[in-house]
Amino acid sequence: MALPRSAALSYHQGRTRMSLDNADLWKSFHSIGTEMIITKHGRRMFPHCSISLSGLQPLAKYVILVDMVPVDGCKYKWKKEQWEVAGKAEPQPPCRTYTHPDSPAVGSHWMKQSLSFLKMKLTNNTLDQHGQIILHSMHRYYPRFHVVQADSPYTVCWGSSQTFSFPETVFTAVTAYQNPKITKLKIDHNPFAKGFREGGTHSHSKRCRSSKSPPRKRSTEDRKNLCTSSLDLQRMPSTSPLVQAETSQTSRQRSPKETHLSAWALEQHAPERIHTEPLELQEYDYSCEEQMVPASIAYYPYRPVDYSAIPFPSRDVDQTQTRIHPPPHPPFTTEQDTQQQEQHSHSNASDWSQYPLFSYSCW
DNA sequence: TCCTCTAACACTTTTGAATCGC
DNA sequence: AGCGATTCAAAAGTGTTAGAGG
Repeated sequence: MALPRSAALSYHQGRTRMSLDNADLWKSFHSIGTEMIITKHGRRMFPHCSISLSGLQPLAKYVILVDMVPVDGCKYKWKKEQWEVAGKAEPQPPCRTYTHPDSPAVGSHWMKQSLSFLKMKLTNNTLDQHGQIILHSMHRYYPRFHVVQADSPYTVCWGSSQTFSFPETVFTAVTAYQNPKITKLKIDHNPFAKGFREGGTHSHSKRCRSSKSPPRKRSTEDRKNLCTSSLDLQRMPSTSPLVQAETSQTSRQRSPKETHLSAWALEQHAPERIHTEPLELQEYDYSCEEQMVPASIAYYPYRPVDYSAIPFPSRDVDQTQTRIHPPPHPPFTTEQDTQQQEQHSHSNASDWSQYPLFSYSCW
């Protein structure tokens, strides 16, 4: 199968750099144990993802995407003011990506200002029709950013993509905040929460909780359709029989024994590092192979981690449940290493083309 | 009984249409 | 007429918490 022309040309572009703009805020939350509210109708993240890019080709077009990756194969519960493992993770919901609203745009556009993913929403509704990112409550995830050279979201050249993630962005998806420290931190930093800080303490005394009361507001859907280009990866057909074959092969290469090393644990060793991922190491329990995001061919050896330094989950938990596995991505190492890893993170077009790009964004 | 999820609440911020002035 | 600035109402978003449900 002939590679897309742009794929071949862009294979050697390995200079892309990505940084997390609000890293300090993320670290503040991360030090406590970040929690993200997920709701049936979708909830924005706070802190939200904001990144800066450099090293792109100024005139080449790129699509920037985000997806959410499970940190491990565990479900958690909040008990006695700390997180504990509560068993095996639920089967992964349909994998969705969020495309930055400016996509596609030329490299110079992406590099001139930071990119905000403020409007990305998280939901626990597996039947969601709005293309929001579907997560399981009480599971841990981290956002993963993809920089893909493409003229449009529908002509993506996966071969020229790079993937980034940040250890401090690991969070636990919850339907209600568990850790009061997180609540306090969010109220301090999130302007929308001011109403509760100043008047919330007495608000509940006035509330009428009758289910017969009319809805306070019209739904978002009634007003306008913010989200466009919204489809599940799950629904998309593979691009060719060859691609399907490659998909099967890719799935076989992943050992079911492999699970993720907590990104939290990784941070204990190199918390400041940006990195690209050897996606091949990752093993998600997706029910459909086509849902998986592209994997690269790079391999990074397991690196020991001081597990005792991990604040999460509770150390009271049965160690057989909290066993740490080889990392899903390379350890956060030096800048030179990162450069090298970026080179390796390029996969060939056939690796990527099996994953049609359908995402959602709020234009 | 415990745990998780949902929905209503009060308030602030954001958005976009309407209006005004140059 | 066209454009930019301003105003204002409605929508969107926030965390809290009682109650429902498993």
